[in-house]
Amino acid sequence: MYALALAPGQAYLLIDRKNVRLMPDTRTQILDLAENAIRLRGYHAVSFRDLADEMGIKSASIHYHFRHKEDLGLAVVDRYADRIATQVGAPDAQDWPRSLALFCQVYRDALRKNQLQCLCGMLAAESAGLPDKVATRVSEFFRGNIAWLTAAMPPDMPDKPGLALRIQCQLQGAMTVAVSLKDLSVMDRAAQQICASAAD
Amino acid sequence: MYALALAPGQAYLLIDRKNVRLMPDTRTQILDLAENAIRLRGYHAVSFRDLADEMGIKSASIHYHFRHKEDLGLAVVDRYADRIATQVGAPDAQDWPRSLALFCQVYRDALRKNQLQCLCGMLAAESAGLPDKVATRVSEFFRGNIAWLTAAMPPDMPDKPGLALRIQCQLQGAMTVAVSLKDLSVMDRAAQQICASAAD
DNA sequence: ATACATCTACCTACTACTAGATAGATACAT
DNA sequence: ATGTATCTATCTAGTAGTAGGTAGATGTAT
Repeated sequence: MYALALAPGQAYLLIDRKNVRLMPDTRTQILDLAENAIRLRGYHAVSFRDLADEMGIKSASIHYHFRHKEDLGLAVVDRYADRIATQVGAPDAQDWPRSLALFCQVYRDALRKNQLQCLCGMLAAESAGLPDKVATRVSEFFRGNIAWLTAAMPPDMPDKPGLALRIQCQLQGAMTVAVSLKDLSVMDRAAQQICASAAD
Repeated sequence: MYALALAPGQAYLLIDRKNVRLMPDTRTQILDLAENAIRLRGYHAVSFRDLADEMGIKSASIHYHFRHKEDLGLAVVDRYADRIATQVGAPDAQDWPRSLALFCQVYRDALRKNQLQCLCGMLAAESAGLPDKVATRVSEFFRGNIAWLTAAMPPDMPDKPGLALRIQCQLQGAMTVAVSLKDLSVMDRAAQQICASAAD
């Protein structure tokens, strides 16, 4: 079996007689599992041991990649924020309805993809009990979203920051309620209503 | 020192030579502390030991009142739901704007009173990692709120359940974002906007 | 005498985290 | 080409501390 690094921190191309498979490297695998676990159960309910067991390695090996739990938490949040930023791209003030629809879509996908709420929704709820740095990154994520929405609005719009904040809150709340009620359509309906009310 | 039970599960009248004080009984004290701790840090970050230390008793004594952590969680949620139900009273379909304002006010007070988010907001976020019964009560709380709002709307209103759900989500999201941004005015602005948009 | 509430003292399982070792790959100077 | 040193990723085996939970004794009020 041969393993070939494609890009640092990304993946190995694993080659054996039967398969040619793209396998995430260990660090990426840890981040993936940690993100899922946090989004499902919350920061405090995630343990190095559980993650390690799921991967078939020892918890000490996770500490090799992320010295402290806080480091893992920060890495998960940063990667998540980057991913969302990539997905929404640069705000386009030329076409506000389209930008808004895209924003809502990204939020909906986050929930729909694996029935898990947005990472920062979970961490925001927990924020008073998180390590300071992690809580700060989470609030920066929200501030970034609000700034993006504001920048995507046409110049003549009144009370842009107020509307941006409202949209952020609505999507966030819909996600939380959808998860609790186990009814993901709550999220879809919220997104639809937000887009519709922005069209006038 | 004399202690006189005023009402079961409520309080003792503590009398010593210096003071006549109303002291919550142990069970109530545990519920108070647990509720605060859960609203601040989340279910999993609350421990019997911490609660006991804060009260100056032993954790075994908390187990006497609440055999399992799940029992404590259920009691906290039930008491919270009852309290909110008492605060909002019966829905009054004669005066929808007033009912809505009252509902929003109760939500705002929950946040404002001790800078802590709504219990069920926190637990809803964590719901996938909670004991089933606790998660169920939380979702019942939301369903109850939505039913209350629906019942308080005038009979001729279109899409009552949709609007009720939206209001619930907006308040919930505003609370989460307010806590993360450490800016409680987010909540006030959301409440104001909801009431304003219902006035037309 | 009984019921209640609390205590002491413990258990098992799990937490984050660490020290020290090792096998295998990589880099580089001779 | 070979030997030396370094790096990477993992392991075993542990630390101290905390989790929820329990059995049984002790005090106290009626």
